[in-house]
Amino acid sequence: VAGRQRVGITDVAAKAGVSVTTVSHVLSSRRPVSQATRNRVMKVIEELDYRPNELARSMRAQRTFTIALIVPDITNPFYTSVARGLQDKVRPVSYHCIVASTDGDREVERDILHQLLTRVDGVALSGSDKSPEDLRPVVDARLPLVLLGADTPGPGFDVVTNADNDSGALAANYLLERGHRRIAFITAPVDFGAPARRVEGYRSALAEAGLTADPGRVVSTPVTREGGARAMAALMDLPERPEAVICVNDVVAIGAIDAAAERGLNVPGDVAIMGFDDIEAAALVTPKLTTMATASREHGQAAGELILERITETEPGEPRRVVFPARLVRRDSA
Amino acid sequence: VAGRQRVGITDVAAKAGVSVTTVSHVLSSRRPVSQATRNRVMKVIEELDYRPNELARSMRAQRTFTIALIVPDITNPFYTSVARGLQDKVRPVSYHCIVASTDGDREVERDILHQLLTRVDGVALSGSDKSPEDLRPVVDARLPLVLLGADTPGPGFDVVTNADNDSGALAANYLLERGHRRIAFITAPVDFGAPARRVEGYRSALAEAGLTADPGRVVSTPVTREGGARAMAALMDLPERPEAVICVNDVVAIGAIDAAAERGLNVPGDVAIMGFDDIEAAALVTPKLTTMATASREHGQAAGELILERITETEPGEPRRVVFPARLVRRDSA
DNA sequence: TTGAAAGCGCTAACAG
DNA sequence: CTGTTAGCGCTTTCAA
Repeated sequence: VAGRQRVGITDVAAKAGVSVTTVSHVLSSRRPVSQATRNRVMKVIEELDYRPNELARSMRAQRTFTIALIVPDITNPFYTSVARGLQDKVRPVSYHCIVASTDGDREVERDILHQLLTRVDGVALSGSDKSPEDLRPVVDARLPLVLLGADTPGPGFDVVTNADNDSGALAANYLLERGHRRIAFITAPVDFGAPARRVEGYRSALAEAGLTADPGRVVSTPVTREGGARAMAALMDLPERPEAVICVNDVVAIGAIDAAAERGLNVPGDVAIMGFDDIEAAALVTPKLTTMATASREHGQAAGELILERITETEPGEPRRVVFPARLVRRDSA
Repeated sequence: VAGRQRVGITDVAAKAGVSVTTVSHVLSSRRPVSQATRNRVMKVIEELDYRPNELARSMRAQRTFTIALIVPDITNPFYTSVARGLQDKVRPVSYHCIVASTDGDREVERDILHQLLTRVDGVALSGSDKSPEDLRPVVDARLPLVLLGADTPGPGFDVVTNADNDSGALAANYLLERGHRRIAFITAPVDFGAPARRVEGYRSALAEAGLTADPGRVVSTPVTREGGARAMAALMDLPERPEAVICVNDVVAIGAIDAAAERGLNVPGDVAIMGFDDIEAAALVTPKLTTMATASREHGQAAGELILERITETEPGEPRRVVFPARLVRRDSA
């Protein structure tokens, strides 16, 4: 039963003594075929181990049954999880995913986009902020496009994003409810995007509770473990030591825990610490990190759903936006 | 400049007043074209923003410039890293990767394999042990195939794997060098595959050092944090408490650290702990984990290289095997 | 230096 | 119920 030459639909037709049309139709059931013929054809298909060439099919149908997911780095757990969600959504309808990492390089992204444009039915694009110019090729190709993490949809593309603002507020409220009043925030050194929205939410929650956020309690630092530790150290030196600190992400929060431990401060006894994202390590550190989980998998699913809808849509329709609220994962650090 | 209809090579030819043949050749440079004609064609291509349909190309060329990577779970950092390595290797030659997760489900794997067979030029397959039967479809299709993590290559497929045996020995030797004598091993409840080979290496290193491994010092447990903690607790209750313990992977090692901390044991002062894999969390726990890093990215690169070679190969050639030694990552836990 | 035309493997009018 | 045939968009002989 060793490898024969690639068998095509004509081989099957010939051996079964029917036309290729008939073979095609027993496969697709798009028109009736007599039971006898069908059986005969099926048998031959079996014998020849025939499998229709998907490429030819795609070419005919002008559909590739493939979706591109383009991310800065597939090694990043967040994107990985998005990929998983996307795949979960589209596999049941026999769609595949091409995944590509761009390293955040605009050139690479452009290249990949161009190469992929004619091989996919839809594109999920993630990462840094996109200019309309970056998007044009895929919009022009009338390919369904969804941006992950962008804030507003536009003509020719949808958006799935986090309710970062709400998440920041949720985190602050949780801490407020637990009796904390002096709540600090360690953020990233940028004043836009998710970090800014998280801080924004934190600020409004505090305001709503009648507390004015002491500006000295919002510090920014590189989003690394070391950065978190340094910022935390500074915060702990404040005359009025914060009772709780929210960190812009889990890695920073882990650094903050380091700094607390170094000073012999008990977490959460002396100071409560929270993060964002719920990375795998969040449950692995001591104390286990209380954090705002980003629905990364759901992001991917939503993207898949949007793309699938757009594919089957006849009329363009309004740009859409799906937003996920963060979910509090209560563990030990706050 | 809004979206026109899909422009094809015929549109370009018409507008430039040449034949499609000529357009094709200015694109491929596979035969001389007069400078004048070339310029004219290029200009039209520009104007129309023409991009050749890759699908049609693939169909003609019988090459898809796509490679499939099939893994149990793309969410697992190890596979993610493999994916990255694979992509790094094949992108420079304009190949793409289709990534698919199987959840370790044989049925799903079979399905995906079948669906992908006619859409890719090569397959990298990872995960549980494969029977020849599982492999047959792709071998029969004469598609380059490499198995990740399998031990021996066979007819029609190559293999890239870890020198697990050596890694086990390396870990044990490191501990031996640091003066430890009572060295335990927490392994997985299986007696084959990577875990078994790691234990094997550990055994031979001990033997070479003139120590017979006390069988009571090799315990098996579910490969979870909790499993690690339980096994560690048992080990710590031994009359002759081990001075060091090697864990079959980092998650288990983190559990072991938990157990040590719970008993007030200092790591590495009272007991040294090592893991395998060097997952991201390894550097995040306290104390930071000393571990044997698996060259996951290099695995992917090697797989890519093998597949690319096989694709351009005319003669089948011998099955190949590439092995990576693990690398000791010295941190604080041992 | 250039074109005409034959397919790659499949599906779907159109015709019996 | 079944078959003939025209493409999908491209590359590549073969011929001029």
